[in-house]
Amino acid sequence: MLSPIHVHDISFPHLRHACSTCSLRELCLPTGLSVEDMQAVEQLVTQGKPIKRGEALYRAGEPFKALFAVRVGFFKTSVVSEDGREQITGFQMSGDLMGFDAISADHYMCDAIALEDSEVCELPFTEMESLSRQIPALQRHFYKVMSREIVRDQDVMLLLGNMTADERVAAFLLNLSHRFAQRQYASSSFHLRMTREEIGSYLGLKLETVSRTLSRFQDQGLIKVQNRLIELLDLTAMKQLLNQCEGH
Amino acid sequence: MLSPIHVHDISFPHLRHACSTCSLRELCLPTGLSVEDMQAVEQLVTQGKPIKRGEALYRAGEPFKALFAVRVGFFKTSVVSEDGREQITGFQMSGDLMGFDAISADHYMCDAIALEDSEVCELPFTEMESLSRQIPALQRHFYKVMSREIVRDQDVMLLLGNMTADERVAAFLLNLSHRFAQRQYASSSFHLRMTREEIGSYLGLKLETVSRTLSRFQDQGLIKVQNRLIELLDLTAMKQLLNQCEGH
DNA sequence: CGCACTTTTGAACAGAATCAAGTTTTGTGG
DNA sequence: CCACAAAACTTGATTCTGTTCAAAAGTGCG
Repeated sequence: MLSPIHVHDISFPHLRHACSTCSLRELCLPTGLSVEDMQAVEQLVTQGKPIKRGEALYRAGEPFKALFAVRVGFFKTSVVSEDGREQITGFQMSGDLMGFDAISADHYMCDAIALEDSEVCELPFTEMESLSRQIPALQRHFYKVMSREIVRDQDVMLLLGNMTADERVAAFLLNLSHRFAQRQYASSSFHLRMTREEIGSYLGLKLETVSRTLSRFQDQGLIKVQNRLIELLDLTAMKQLLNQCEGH
Repeated sequence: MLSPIHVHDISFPHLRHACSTCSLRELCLPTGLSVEDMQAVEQLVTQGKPIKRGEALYRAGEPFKALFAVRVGFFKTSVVSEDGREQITGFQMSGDLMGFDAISADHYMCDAIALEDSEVCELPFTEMESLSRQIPALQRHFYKVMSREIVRDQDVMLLLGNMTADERVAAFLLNLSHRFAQRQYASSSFHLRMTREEIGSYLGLKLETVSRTLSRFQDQGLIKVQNRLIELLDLTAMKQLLNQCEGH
């Protein structure tokens, strides 16, 4: 399980002050809030709701009440088509916000499932929304985070529409690595929290293809695979594999 | 070229009043604004900027100033990877808003190219943003439109990750049909504004595959293809082809 | 500790890409 | 208005990447 970030907890805005050099801009609540503003935000946020591995934080169709910030743990979000095909639309780790898809139709449009025992903060949307009218920086922050999600989704479209299996898997590993680094976790050696099948669902590949690709990367000396433990041995070669398709 | 919508012009909020039954919720500015609020919005919106076919409304990397609403015409937005592969991320027609991807990094993240002579309204973002703090319905509207884009992007992921060529092309045609219907244009007989290659780029297919699939659909009596003119002959069979993957 | 789930690997297969040629359409300038 | 060149489209043959089917081995959770 991911242990809490030690430098500061990005879901606690009052601690945010302590770390102005933090690279988690996207993830944190906005910087530079006054003490009163931060208190106002904190009063709205429900802390520390635990979600057990395998449980749903929310499911498609449920009424929209709140956004969620992952405090500890790891989630997947997925859309399931009527005939049962699952498309995983993203993996969320500590500091990530979830639930923006629910604003449009006032109910969640995907399932959010914990891939390990996790803990989330609940951000009641209506209240945050009106608070954001009083705190411009907060409003701007939400716009930015949503915009960032749109950009990320478009990057995934590029991946799904144009890339080979090798490129997809390489992009996936590098993206994970980058996000672990942002959170000050080890970025060249980490545990995958998801199955090969879930990786495949996210990347538009079958689990066998994911497995084979990882094995081949290992044969080529790019990585070391030990079950779900991944070690990145040659970052440079890995990045070349991508032809630098959009930096992450 | 698309002629302007005759019932009301969705980009002119002051005309919005005239059509409370409009099905373009997503596209219009919010309903129920007071006359003063609407005037405030109108004062910010730059009307009638013409863009010639083939011209860029904006390009990736340019500084972010405004969102755009398509008044007349047809656009594509696309991401280009370093090695020149183009992924079209969407097609925009009258009433659609563009540019949300630019909020996150303060510059546009994709190219927006006119596929026919078009006309857009410019919505200066910073001004709209502060106005939206005074008009809750406007703020809510922007959140909703961005959320809608996130949902749409996730639907495209499902398409790119899980669907066969046939399903993709069927989904594409049905989606276009639906959007034309929303705009009170003919929905079972319409002109494609984009090339087979552009359709392919959007759907993650090669242009030959798109062409072949359309030809086969025609042989099967599902559609009639005459160059870029498409006639949908059997909506029901078409929808069955999709196994109802998320309604549109 | 055992059973279910996950992963790996092999062999055959299929769907879409690629390569290639020919045709049609479109847009432009004389 | 027509001629011409460029762009777009169709169709066929072949290739290849990733899927499917299958079986065995490994892992971990209860």
